[in-house]
Amino acid sequence: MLTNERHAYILGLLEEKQTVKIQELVESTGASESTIRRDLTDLEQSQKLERVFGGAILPGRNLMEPSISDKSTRFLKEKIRIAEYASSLVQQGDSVFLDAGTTTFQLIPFLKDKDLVVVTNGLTLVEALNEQGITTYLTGGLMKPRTGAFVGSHTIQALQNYRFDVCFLGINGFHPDYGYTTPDPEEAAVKQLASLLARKTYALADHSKANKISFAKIMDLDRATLIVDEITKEANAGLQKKTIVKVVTP
Amino acid sequence: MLTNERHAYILGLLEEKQTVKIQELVESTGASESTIRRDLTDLEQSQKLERVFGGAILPGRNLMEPSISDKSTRFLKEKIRIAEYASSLVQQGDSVFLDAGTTTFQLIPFLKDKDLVVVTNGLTLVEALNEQGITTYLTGGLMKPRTGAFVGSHTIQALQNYRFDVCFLGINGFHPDYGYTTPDPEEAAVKQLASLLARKTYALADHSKANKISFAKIMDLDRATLIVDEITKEANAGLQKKTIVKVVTP
DNA sequence: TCCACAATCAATCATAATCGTTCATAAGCA
DNA sequence: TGCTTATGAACGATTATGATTGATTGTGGA
Repeated sequence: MLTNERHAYILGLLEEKQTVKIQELVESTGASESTIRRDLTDLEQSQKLERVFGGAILPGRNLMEPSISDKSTRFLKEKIRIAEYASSLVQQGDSVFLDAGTTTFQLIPFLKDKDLVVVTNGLTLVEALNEQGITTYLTGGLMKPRTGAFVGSHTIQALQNYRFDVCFLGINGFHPDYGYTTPDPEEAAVKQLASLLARKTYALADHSKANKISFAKIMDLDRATLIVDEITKEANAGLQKKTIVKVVTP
Repeated sequence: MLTNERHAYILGLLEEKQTVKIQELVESTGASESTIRRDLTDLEQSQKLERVFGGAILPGRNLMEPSISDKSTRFLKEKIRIAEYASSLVQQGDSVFLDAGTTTFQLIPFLKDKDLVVVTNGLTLVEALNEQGITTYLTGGLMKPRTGAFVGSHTIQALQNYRFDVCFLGINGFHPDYGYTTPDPEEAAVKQLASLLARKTYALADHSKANKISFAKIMDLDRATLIVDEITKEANAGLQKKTIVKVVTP
């Protein structure tokens, strides 16, 4: 069996089953463990897969380590639901700002075939957007290791060259008195500016963010339309004058 | 069996089975191994197939896109060697520009603990740099899907805010008359500007780039110091007036 | 929690397969 | 005959492979 054949075989199996085990490959190809190991190393080098203990998985899936992958599974269904609704607010040909974050990330699959121009400050987002074939600009700037978000003066300056039809922000808390908040002032500044540059801004959050006050203020509630899955009565009461879209999670 | 017949036979078999092995061809045609080898070499020359170790495969729709995977493994040892040497040219505390590319990518492991500020326009590089804990700015801009490089006016403008002590460029060809070249004019523009912003520029290339002329010109040879592993005498003769550092691959 | 055991890993080495090159021979052609 | 081209064999060089080793990592029980 040729090296390329094995490589193709491994990738085929991987595509089909999402994961492959080394032992499984040794048996099915007849090659030695060492060879399979080398194959996996090579394929990882070329970004075709990602090695894990005992085998390999498709790449990119858990690229952004626990900091994000943990968060992204929490309320994942809700986030997808929110994202799906949010995507319906985008018109064909719009220019869109997508904030770095796990909720906005879920928007990407729904944006295909809308002929958009997307600007983002999220590293993981630009990769996913490219996979979908969407024209994407990354703001650039200083990268925050844990979240993969770009921030700082570079980012701020780069943003000012753009104007958006729609701006989607991920937020960490919303509160009737304190507005939208997020833990990092640097990221808050980026969100703030992006919103100013957009005709319409939407803040995306699941219900766990209700009445929560994170460290840095982004803006008042009435500066953006909140899209949230469900909120308690008390939270609702405080917010009732503001613009809210409630998405019911099925 | 005539040469043309064998050629046709090989291509037919290849079309049918996607891959052919040399031994297999030796047996089925009765020709010697040398002859089959020559056949494959000829057919590769005329782009009818692509040789791999032990046989040949169909060209183009190569399961492993050569765009990234092949390039990054081709001359890998040389690239690492070149990168190691290049890293010795960086001083503690320098500000560095790292061009997007596979050779510059190999530099990253050697830059640890040098307390640098690195600016890059390469997506894959920013990830690797972050893993090494190096302070990194990404230029941002429009992302080119195949290479992961950011280019365009956004990138150009973002770059202008920086000045570098050292600038490392990956190049696709160098030639005494035509200078440094690369296939993409957009990327050429970025390389060009980065070099202007740096006190010292180094062009990194393995010997396969010698005397090659890629599409877009970056600059003349004397505008950057060339770091290359080995070059033929003829290539060397044409270059001898310029600044070249030759790295011997062990 | 800690420890021990099993599985997996990276690194190394020797071997086998394959490669490019060279040279000599054979075949085709004027 | 003299010339070119195709072929096959032989060689050392390169590359892929498989087995081995000691280190690392995950797992399950005390």
